[in-house]
Amino acid sequence: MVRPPCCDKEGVKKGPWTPEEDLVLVSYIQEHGPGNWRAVPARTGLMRCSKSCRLRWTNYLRPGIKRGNFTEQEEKLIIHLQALLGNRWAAIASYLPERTDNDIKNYWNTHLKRKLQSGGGDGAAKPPAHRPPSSSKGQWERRLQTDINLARRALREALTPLDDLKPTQLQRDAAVDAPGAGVGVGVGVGDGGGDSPASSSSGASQCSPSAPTAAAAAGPFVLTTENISRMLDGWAGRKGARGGSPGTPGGAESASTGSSDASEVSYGGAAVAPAAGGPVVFEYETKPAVPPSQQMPLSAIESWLFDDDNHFHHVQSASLLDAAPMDYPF
DNA sequence: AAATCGCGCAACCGCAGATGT
DNA sequence: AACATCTGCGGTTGCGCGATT
Repeated sequence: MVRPPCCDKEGVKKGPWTPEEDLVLVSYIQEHGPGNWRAVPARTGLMRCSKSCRLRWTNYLRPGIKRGNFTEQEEKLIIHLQALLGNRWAAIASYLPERTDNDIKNYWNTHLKRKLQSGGGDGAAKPPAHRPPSSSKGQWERRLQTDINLARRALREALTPLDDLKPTQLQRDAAVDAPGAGVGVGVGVGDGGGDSPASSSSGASQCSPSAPTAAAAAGPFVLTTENISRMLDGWAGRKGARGGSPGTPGGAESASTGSSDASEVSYGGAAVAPAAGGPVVFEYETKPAVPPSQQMPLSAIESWLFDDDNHFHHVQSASLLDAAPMDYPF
């Protein structure tokens, strides 16, 4: 029953990733696509465990990630969603396409939790709709669907302290998420790597696993993780894969948040980014699994959530909660 | 100017679900 | 159907940096 650690101690590097490692990882994924993480360390020569590689990619290197500077809207959304979903960061992250669950989790723990505890009363810090201890994490969507009544009851309780919460919408969110929208969180790694389109040369080959280290060491530019991230941003952007998140404006500025030092770096657009005919399209990378049809509700949800003064106070939470359980238009 | 403290973030750990054999 | 492996998720920790004393 005891599962061996994903990576044995010996020979496995831990701690912060270096830009060189980042580039190696990026290069590999660029060629083969994400997935099959088990093979990544072996095939790249990285002295990292597969888990670490995956984490690094999903939380940091993946294109389309916005870092830092949470907007007020995002903040609100997180608070609301946390109140409904509890600490299901991945689920919450599915509503913030450019944010990672780790990022949201950190932001919650460092900013919002404290904020709510001190200022807004501690009610919100104790989410009402936490799943019961026995619940199975990966199936929260289904649970939300089947146990919607339970959630409604919990919400009713929660509404007392959280008077600015929009219950019905959140309920709908949950319902929307349930059918599977939220599953998209987990970077569609459905073994997407296997079918890598034999990415011939282009940019990717320039930074093949063997190259980057030397390049980074000798090149005139400074290699930073931000560069890599930004580079990927542009890359994915060119692919038209991002489509911008509906409710969260300004995706492009993402990696550039405050990191002016990185601007000196010029990848020349050629260093890595496969401007034309790039090898792997990361359409499924940027919080992908939410198809456009299902993203529609998102903007609606967000506008609904953020439009506090206009709508919410017109509705009595109790009556809303008493509405028919599953009559959601989604 | 130096030391201490607190905060924020990146990364790790372990569990559990999903998938493949 | 059972087992093994892989992947995803949430909680926690450790380090670096800035603020304060």
